[in-house]
Amino acid sequence: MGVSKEQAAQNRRAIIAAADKLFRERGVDGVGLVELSRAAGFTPGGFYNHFKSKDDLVAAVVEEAMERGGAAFAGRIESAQAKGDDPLEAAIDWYLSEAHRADIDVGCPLSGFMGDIRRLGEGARKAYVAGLTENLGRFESIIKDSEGEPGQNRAKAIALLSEMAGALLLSRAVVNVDPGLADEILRSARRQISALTAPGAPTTTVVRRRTARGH
Amino acid sequence: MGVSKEQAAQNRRAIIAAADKLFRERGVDGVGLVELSRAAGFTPGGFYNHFKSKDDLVAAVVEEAMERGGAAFAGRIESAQAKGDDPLEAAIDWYLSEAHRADIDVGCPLSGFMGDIRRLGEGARKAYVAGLTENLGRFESIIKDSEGEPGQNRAKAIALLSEMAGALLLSRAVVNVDPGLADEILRSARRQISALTAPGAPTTTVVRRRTARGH
DNA sequence: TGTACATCAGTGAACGCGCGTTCACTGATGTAC
DNA sequence: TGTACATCAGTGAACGCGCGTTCACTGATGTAC
Repeated sequence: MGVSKEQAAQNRRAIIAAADKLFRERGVDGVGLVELSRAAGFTPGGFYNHFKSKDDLVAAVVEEAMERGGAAFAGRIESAQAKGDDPLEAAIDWYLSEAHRADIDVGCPLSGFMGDIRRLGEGARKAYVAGLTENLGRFESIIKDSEGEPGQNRAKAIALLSEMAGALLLSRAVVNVDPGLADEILRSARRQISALTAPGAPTTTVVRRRTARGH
Repeated sequence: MGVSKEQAAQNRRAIIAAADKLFRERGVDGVGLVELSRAAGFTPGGFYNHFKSKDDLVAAVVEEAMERGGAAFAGRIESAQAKGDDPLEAAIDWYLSEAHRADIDVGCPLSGFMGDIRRLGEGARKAYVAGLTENLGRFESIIKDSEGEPGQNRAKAIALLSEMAGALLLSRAVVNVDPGLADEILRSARRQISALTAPGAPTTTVVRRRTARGH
């Protein structure tokens, strides 16, 4: 139709945005390019002016989602610090909230794509790992002031992210069938993490190890 | 072809077994019924003698996987107890092992379907919740002897499962692109859980809460 | 600054293909007598 | 116990459909002169 370069770049972004939302909600295999193009406001033919293939789009979607997710995370850290709040506490509260559970399409892409990424193309998988690595660094930086164990902040960031993402996915997995259980999952994860973040409190003791192996 | 009732029931089980493996590996949308029937050793036409629809098969697959997974869990508990080992410790070691990460098709169905179940049919989602509930009870029973916090074992079971499943999924998500990171994820989760299960150890302090909110 | 034309984003129909599902058929199983 | 026949699991071709991708075309953009 004749379109300026700026307009074309903007249209490309519209396709990625529509794909991000639809892919997270219904899965990459659950969304066709005709529907996707329509959702972005176009007819399907022009798709290949922007992307070499559907797989190429998938990679662009994950890359873009990781960038936006990382920027949002950085923004949340900054605004918590500006208010004098603990950024880690703020991050955990947001991550394990019912609002975040509902906002699959604009939520954290690490959890949003965690279950699917294994089966996506190489470009998407590499973008995911790059995003994970970057955000792990960001996460590590807000749990810096740990005591007792120097150099273990990265391990702590990984474990904490695993727990939060696991609880979020599990809660999303059951929310439709059993909303009460879904809420309980978020609550239980929040509780355990609070115990972790407040050492010395009675809640620290979570499991008693019997080490029966030795006798 | 004329087939005995026993043979027919066995064939039905063969279809479910083939579907379980293929669905976990490639996703429900990634496997067609022709391929699936062939994998089970049949031509595609007979499929509808056993299942009303693909969705009906998916529900049967999740149900069956939950049953087998639950039985396997119960078996692992029993054999650990027979050897005098702590069943919780044994469960955690197995769950966060590289072997379990590789065995997607015979591994824990709670993590195996965790990322997909949201988008599957109602029957599958209900079977998943039923299996989760049952295994949460089983899990709770092996962390019974906790101290200090009566009545919180269920919350602890949920949090622990969230963490293990989250770490396993994340490790599986990246293992192809960055095997070192994938191993580090399992190791970090194991480490944090060890800290949880051995209270009083210096590793208990994972994150220092600054509670800046109050001043 | 004004005209001529190459570029290329977007259109919409078409391609071959594999999907989930249906169908008429086959023939051993297993029941009725 | 032996024969007649209804049942129904499995066959393999076919159905309409939507998939990812290609194509000839359109026409405003934006460059060359």
